[in-house]
Amino acid sequence: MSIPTLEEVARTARVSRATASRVVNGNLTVGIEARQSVERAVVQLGYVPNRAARSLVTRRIDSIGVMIAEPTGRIFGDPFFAEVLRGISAGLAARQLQLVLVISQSPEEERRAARYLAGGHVGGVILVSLHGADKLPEHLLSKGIPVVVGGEPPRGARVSYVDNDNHGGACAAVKHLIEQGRTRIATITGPLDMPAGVTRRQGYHDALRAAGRMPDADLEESGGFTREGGQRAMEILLQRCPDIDAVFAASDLMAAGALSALYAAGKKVPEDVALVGFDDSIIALSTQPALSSVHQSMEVMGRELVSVLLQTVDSPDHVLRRVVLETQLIVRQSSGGPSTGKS
Amino acid sequence: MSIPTLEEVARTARVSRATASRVVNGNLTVGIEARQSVERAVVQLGYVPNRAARSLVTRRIDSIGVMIAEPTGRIFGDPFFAEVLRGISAGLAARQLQLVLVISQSPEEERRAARYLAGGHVGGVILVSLHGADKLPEHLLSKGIPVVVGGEPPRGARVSYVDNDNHGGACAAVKHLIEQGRTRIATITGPLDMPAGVTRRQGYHDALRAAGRMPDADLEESGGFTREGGQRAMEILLQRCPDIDAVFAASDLMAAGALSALYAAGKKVPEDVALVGFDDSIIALSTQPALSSVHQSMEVMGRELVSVLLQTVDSPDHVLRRVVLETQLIVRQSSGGPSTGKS
DNA sequence: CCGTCCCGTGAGAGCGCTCTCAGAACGGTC
DNA sequence: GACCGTTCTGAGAGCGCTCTCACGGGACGG
Repeated sequence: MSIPTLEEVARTARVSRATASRVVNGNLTVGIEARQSVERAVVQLGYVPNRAARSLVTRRIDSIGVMIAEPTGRIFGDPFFAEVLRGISAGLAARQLQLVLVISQSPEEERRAARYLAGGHVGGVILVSLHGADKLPEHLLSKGIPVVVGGEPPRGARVSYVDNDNHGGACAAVKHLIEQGRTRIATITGPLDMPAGVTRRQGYHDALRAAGRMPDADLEESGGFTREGGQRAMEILLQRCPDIDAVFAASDLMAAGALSALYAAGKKVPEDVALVGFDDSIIALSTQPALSSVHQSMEVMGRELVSVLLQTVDSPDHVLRRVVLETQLIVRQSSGGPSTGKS
Repeated sequence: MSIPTLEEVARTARVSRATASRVVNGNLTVGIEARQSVERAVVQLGYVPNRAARSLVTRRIDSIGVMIAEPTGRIFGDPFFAEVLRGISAGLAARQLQLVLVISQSPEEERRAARYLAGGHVGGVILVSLHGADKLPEHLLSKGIPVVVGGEPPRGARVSYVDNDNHGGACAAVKHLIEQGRTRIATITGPLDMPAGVTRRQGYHDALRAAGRMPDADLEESGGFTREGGQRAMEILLQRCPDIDAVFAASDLMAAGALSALYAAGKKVPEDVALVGFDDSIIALSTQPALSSVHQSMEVMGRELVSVLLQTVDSPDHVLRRVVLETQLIVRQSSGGPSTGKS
């Protein structure tokens, strides 16, 4: 009355273990009679294949590692991750793969995680939220483990990735502010050691230039992708240029912080200052007024990550794959959109 | 030049496979000389034990399933999960266990996930966010798989769990509102088919009674734990009792929704209406004014879940374990606390 | 009617590891 | 010197599965 094995299934079905195995694995070269007999036995005994035994002999690993590195412990609050995770989960589930989640909250843990992932315990790795010059992807790749990165990897890293169109999204946001007639458009950037931070800032620049304006360093301040950072950055910007009439924040979290600072400074949003965020996370709807934001479907990114990773697994050629996902500007009250709700 | 096996380590170290295995597993009965020789070989070859082979023979499974059921697809946005997950991850990592994440977004997926978890592929299961009369825990338990639930399980379910002190937190929130001199205190409840919803409501009742007031059904409305629901509930409450001067919302998300409704109705927070939320999630800081809220450390809950699960794994006696985690009321502007920031 | 081919099946090896059991080596005791 | 206990080590079985290979038998062509 313990866990049934293939052997027992075979015995019950009066066939050999090999035939039972064929049926279980959907091999077509089995006679109809034997097949049905095995199928009956499987149901009767409640047989479930032992994955350890299977992967021992096939040398295939049916689990994918998902690593989220957040050395500072602050980023995870971002609903961002939850959504990516959901997309990844859906993508893997559809292919009967297991999702092994690894969260590293310190360099120490990151090292341990890296050792684990490199140890061949997973069939592939999805890396979310790389920062700086992280060389983990190269390391894994050199061990022959397929890797795909969510978000743009550090410059020069030869690794497949899926990213949102940060540049396009930022452009759209700034273009929108310009079209609203705003003339002093500031930006609160993300950390400039993160590609997403750099690229969104670049989009801000390019949109300004496209409109025949020159970027002004005084109108830029980093908010480190945190709420507090956003608030501080807004205070600094306001002090430096009290006549700012629009702000593009590179994340909703920072925009929320900026909103507090604007409020404290007695500025009305959107009347005095128009504000646009990025991510269109739940936060965008929690603020008052609701935040205009650049929407990106993190769930789609998750699915895409899985799809790209599995392509890499299947074709061991060292092709680099890049996927850029569209973003979409959602205009709400904070930049002059209509009020929501039944007000 | 493929992946090194124990066999090769043994050969390199000029010992038997058995001895090599003993060293790798920290068995003490190995001579100093043999031990060092093996250790050198391990480093030299970069040997990593094959987990499939190991768990095949030990019949032990070093991975723990974490299931998040959110059939409606809406709850996951709650930063809540991210934090629990982080705590679970930390707890498991400390014990060298793998975290296999399963997210089910539909009844269909939930069934599949249940089959997987019941299939003996994981050494134990942590269930987060049970709803209604979910009988998954019983099902798993009957298959001999240890289970622990995050949050209070449905009444009558015989399963170990870790929960926040929802009752105490709600009491504290309402007591605080009473102490602020508020007299018409309404509540926006969670879904009443979720224990957390019921218990928080009960805390609201009990705190009122403790102050010698009678609960009034007109002052209660369900917000379904969503933002929109909170907004709608607030509108209904306001219509029913325009003289409400305080609201206890059973989640921050609903509180944020309520805030919009209050704002739309021209009510000032906290002057006209004091508002307290629950969860103290990132949302509590994103609103204007910042939300008073009942703080609960979801990360601690995650760690505690792991700890309780492993106790259950180690002692197969069918002891039910319950852990209730303290909550703490954080007073901010929305209920009359001091303004934040350097304003 | 015999050889050939092919389809369905079974026997058996072996994946990498742990663990039991027995044996070797050594020192001490009577 | 025979015996015992102790400590360390090695041989080997076997975990549950997949997969190769060989074989039996029916179909078919010559």
